[in-house]
Order: sequence, then structure tokens, then C-alpha cells
Amino acid sequence: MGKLPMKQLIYTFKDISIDAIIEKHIELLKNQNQPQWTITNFDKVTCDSSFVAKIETVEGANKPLPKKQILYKKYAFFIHRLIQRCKSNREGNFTRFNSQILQTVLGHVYIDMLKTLETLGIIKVSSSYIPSIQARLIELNPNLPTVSEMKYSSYIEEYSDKMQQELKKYEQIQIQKIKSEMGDKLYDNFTKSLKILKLSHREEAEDYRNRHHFISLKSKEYFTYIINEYDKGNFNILSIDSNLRIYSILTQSPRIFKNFLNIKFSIDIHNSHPLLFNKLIIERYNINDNILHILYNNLSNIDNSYCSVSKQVCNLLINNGIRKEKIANIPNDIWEYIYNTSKGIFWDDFTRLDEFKRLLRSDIKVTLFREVFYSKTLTTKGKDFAKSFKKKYPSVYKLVKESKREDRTFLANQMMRIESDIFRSTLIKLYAKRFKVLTIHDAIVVLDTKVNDQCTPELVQSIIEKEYQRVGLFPNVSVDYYSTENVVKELKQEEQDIKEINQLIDSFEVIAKDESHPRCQTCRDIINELEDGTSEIYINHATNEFVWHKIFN
DNA sequence: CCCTACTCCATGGTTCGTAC
DNA sequence: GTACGAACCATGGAGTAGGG
Repeated sequence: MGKLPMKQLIYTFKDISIDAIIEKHIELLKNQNQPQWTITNFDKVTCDSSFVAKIETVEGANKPLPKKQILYKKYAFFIHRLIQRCKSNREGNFTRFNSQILQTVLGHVYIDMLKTLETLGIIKVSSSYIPSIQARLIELNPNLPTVSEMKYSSYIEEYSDKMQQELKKYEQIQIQKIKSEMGDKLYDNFTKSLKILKLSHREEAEDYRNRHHFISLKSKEYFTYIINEYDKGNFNILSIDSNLRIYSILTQSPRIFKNFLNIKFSIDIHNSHPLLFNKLIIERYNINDNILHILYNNLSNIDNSYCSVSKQVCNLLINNGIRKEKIANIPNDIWEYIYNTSKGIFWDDFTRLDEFKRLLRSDIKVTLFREVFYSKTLTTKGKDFAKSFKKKYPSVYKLVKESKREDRTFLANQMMRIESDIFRSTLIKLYAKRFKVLTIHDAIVVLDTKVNDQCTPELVQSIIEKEYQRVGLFPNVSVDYYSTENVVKELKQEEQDIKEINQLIDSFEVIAKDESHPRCQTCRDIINELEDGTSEIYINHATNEFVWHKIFN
């Protein structure tokens, strides 16, 4: 059955005809298709004056010209929608469009349409957007008078329907996908907890934004965006990935944000992914539950400071009635690895190594993931970290390599899969007790709310431990509390650091001016790089040293 | 390195309308 | 009926933000 024609209020510009816009559109496109005079040796640009621009004629784009009839309909619809949305926006004369939907509704010309409207001074499209969250802002020129008329337009209706459908599809698909992957019950409970989450220290968050030294403007913008998102409230699950990890506003928030939220405490797993790797080790070396049980129960009796850990483990197992031949095939470094990860001290050995002292602890983690666990190449060539890992844990390294032979991303995904599996069942157990909890991939976050009075760190910890034991692992957890005092401390530390770094730079500048000083040139080089933004100086608090750090792009 | 999300851009294949 | 090209659609790479 056909739809009855319905009159609706349709907006247009008073003084600009759609035909004129189309003319401009075609003109711009023709220009693009013309051979272009342009600099062709951009790749050879240097910072000094030796660069000579080579200007050549290159072939223009080969975009086909769209049909005017179709363009007319698209513009009529888009302009109507644009004015309508800007007018109904209480915050101002602007709006945003989901570009995926725009592209589906209008086709690829939508980019050219926006450009044309911008060239004509009708709209202003901001260059900034927030990846994954917020589309570009489209601002309508406030000086252009608009008119509206009640009429029926088949094509505007057509495109409106299409857009409506896309929007609905977009939302429904998201929710359905998430529900089917999580199961209705887990979805409902998680969502209920999310609704309770709130930014209880908004002012402090803003204060932090104003005082913190962000690494880039984008980073600061992002921070602002997250604050605004918390203001909106009514959070939903953003997505579930193929490894069943749950994404929400919490997983999107910068770490410092935990201090501004209504969080009672969180429980984090130490060296989470390295610990999970034990599951592959246990399978590969056929280590049975009995052995693991003995080992995990005696972690505190093993002293890694005076004699080889593996020797102690072997003795321990034999003393507990394990036959020698049962563990004969298990290399020493495997025992050491299981011990270190289960005790949560895996990173310590690496941070102590001289060659990594210049790295921040967080950088060491990233490097280890990049070079060892999740690296795509199977050799240690050019990878300092992988080399020292291989030296310390040769058998573990071999197993990492083996697991990547067929599919280079297998290990990364497998780890996340195991992790999400453990945390999902932990959540289910906690929800069964009616607690309001959330997760950030390798941590359980307990909200600060009345129903969580009985939800103690000890209880959560025991549930987490049980879930890990189900897959043969024993985690070392930490309980973290959050408060705005942490933030004050951090800001203070940051200010202090900046002061010290500035003093250091000042001293460099003095030397740089003194040609007779032996380090004059070095200081000049450092100052130049700092000014260029190709390097930075920070203080490594683990070693209490200044670190001059190159920024690679 | 892995995962998420989004934009922009290029490309290649399919569908559909129109001219002959 | 065939041929052609515009329009549409899907896909993948690069880039950027966040998390591990």
C-alpha cells in the first residue's frame, strides 16, 4: 500500500536558489577535474632554505559529474534538514550529522555537497571531531534568511524516510547486537549499574582540565568531551567487541577520571595479560591442577631474592609428593614466569634492567606488548625489549612465537577472550548478589552506592580469584581507592616537575650562549628539538632522573 | 603490538535507467 | 535487447582519540 502524501514544513533559503548551488557544485567539480598546478616534491621538504618547490601540472581528479536532477533533490532535502536541525538546536545555530548515515542516504557526493555549501559561505564545517564519538560541527551562516512553506515534496519525504530508517537501524542494530552478545540478563544488570555511575566531582574535573598540562590540544578536547558526556548521563553500553570485551563511557574515560566518579574502590589484576599467558603454558606443558594447587598455595614461601626460583619450586613440588619425571620436561624459566606473574611482580625485573631505566613504567608495558606478546614479526631483530625477554624467558618466548605462527593476531585475541570470559562470570556472580559493579577490561569497579555496603574488597577479590582458578590461574590483585586528593597530589607533582624541567632548560640555555662551553652545541641541539616538538623532557620518578625523550612519528 | 570508534579517501563490483 | 555510465554499496587503508 502506498503512503498518503503528507504536507510538511519545508525549509529553504530566501535568497539562494538550489540551482545556483548546483551550478557552483558542478563548477567546483570541473575545476577539480582540470589538470592541477601543484607542488609535487612535498616529500623532499627540508627545514632550511635549500628546498626548491617543484611545481608541475598533474592530472585532475576523474570524478564523474553527477546528474543535476538528482543533485537537486539531494540539496533540497539536505538544506531542509540542515535548517530544520539548526533551528531546533537550543544550543545554537549548528548541528552534526552522522557521516555514515549521510553517506548511505546521499551517496558519496555528500562530501562535495558540504564543500560546495562551505565555499558559498552557507555553512562552516569545523575541522575538529572526536573520533568514534562526535562528528564534525556544521554551523549555519546566521545572516542568511530562511523561509518555510507547508507543502508536499515526494523526494524530500523519500530522503527523510531513508534517513529515518538509517537512524533507527543504526540504533537498533547497536542495541540488538550488544544484547545478543551479552545475554539479556547481563545486559540489563550492566546497564543498571551504568545508570548509577556519575561524575560526582565535576568541579574538580574542570579544575584538572584547566591546570593539567595536556600533551596535545586534541587530548584536552577529548577530556572536555568526556566531562560533557558525563553531564548527559543515561549511559549505555557502547559496544561489545569480537572478544566479548565490554565498552562503555568508563572504558573511554582517561584514567584520572576514576577520581572524579562515584567509585567506592576498584580491584585490578597485576600484569593481567602476562598472567593470562600462563593458560597457554599450562596447556602446552601439561601442568596438572594438583601441581598448580601446590604452587599457588606456597607462593609466599618462595623467596626470589636468594636462590633460583625454579629450584625452590621443584623442591617444593617433590616434597609434596609430585614425582620427579612428571615435571622433568618443564624448563626453569617456565617456573619462574608462572611464579612472577602469579605473584604480580612480573614487571619489576624489567623496570630494574639498566637498558630500560630511561623508560617510564607505562612505556615498558607498551613496549613489551608491542615487541613480544602482540608483535607481528617473529624475530627479535631491532627489538631490544624482545631480546631481553627472550634471554630471561627463552621457553616462554618460544611459546609466544609458536602461538603466532598460524595467525599473528591469535595471541592478542586469545588473551582478551580469556580475560573477558573471566570478568563476565565475575560480573554475573556479583550481580547475583545485587551489587552495582562495572568492569574496565582487567578491573572490577565497585560503585559508591548504598546497595554496595556489603560489597567488600575481600569479597570481590575472592570471587575474582575463584574465576581465575577455574581456568587454572592465580592472580595477584590490588585494591585501589580514588579521591580528589590523588588529583591534587598529581597536579602538585606535575607543577613541581615542570618547574624543575624549566630550570634544567634554563641552565641549558645559559650553556648554549657560551660558545666556549664544551657542551654548548649539545645544549643548542636539545633546545632546538624541544622547540620543534621532536623531543621532550620528563622526570622518571622510579629512578628520579631527567629523561630526554625523542618523539617519533 | 591488540582492541574500540569515526573520518576521509580510493577502488572495484553491482544495479538501474536511458539511449540506441 | 544491448551498451554505457551514473549511482550506489561494500571494503580496506591511513590517521587519530581512548583502553589494555
